[in-house]
Amino acid sequence: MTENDIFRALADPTRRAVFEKLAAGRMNATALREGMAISQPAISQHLSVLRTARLVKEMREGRFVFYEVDPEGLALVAGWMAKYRAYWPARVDALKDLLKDMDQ
Amino acid sequence: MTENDIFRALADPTRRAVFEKLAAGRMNATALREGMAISQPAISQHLSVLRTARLVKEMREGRFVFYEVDPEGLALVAGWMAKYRAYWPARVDALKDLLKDMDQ
DNA sequence: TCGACACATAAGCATACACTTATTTGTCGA
DNA sequence: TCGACAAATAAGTGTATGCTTATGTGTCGA
Repeated sequence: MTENDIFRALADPTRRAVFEKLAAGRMNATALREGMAISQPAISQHLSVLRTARLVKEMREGRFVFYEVDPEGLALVAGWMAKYRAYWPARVDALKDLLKDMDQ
Repeated sequence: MTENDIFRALADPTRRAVFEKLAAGRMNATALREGMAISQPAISQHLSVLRTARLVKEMREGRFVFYEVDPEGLALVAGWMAKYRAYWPARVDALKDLLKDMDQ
C-alpha cells in the first residue's frame, strides 16, 4: 500500500467507477458487476488492485465477499494533497464545501 | 483536462517527482532534469502529460520554458476526494493539519 | 549570422496493463 | 452429496505507456 499503488489504482476509470459504487455502500463482487460491461474475472482483478492500494477492504461472508471503501487509501491521497496545500486555490468551491463539512 | 487525465498523470512516479520538484518553485525543463537519470525528451514528454492534466502550467521566457504548479489540477483531485468525505477517517492527522490550514 | 543551447517532436521498442476465456477453489441449499 | 453459484487464479492477447536515439524548431550571444 504505497503512494504508487494508490495512484496507479485510481488511474483506471473502471476502478474509479467500482470505487464510486462502493462509496454508496458495501456490495459483493457480483452486485458490483451489474450494469458494467465487463467479465467477472476483470472485476475480481480490479478489486484486487484496489485492495492492494487499501482503497477498499473485503469482508468474507460465506461464499460472498463484500467489499467496502477503506478510508486508509483515501487518507494517503489526502496526505499527498496536503503537501501541496500552498497551491490550493481559495476560489475552488469544492474545497470550501470540503472545509465546511470537515469543520463540524 | 479530465479526471482521467489527472489520475493517469499522477500514476507515474517520475511525474509525481517532477510535480514535487515544481512545488518547491518554478523551474525550467533543464533544471528539472538535474539529478534525474532520464533523457531530455522523457522530461519533455512527462511535462506534456502534466500540462494536459493541468497539474502544471508553462511560462515561456525567451528560449526557456518555466514550469510551475497549476492549482487547477489539484482542485480537481480535491473535488474527487470531496465526493468521499463520508469515509475520511477522523484519526488521520494529515487531514486535521489540512483542515487547520484551510480554516484560516 | 552562425554556433550553441533549450525544448519539442518523430519513430521505434520493450514492458506493463486491462481485458478475455478457461479453470480452480470454496460454500451453499436441495 | 451433488449441482449451482461466488469469486479467485491461470494463461494468453492487443494496446497503451514510458523510454530511448535522432531530428526539428526557435532563441540567444559572440
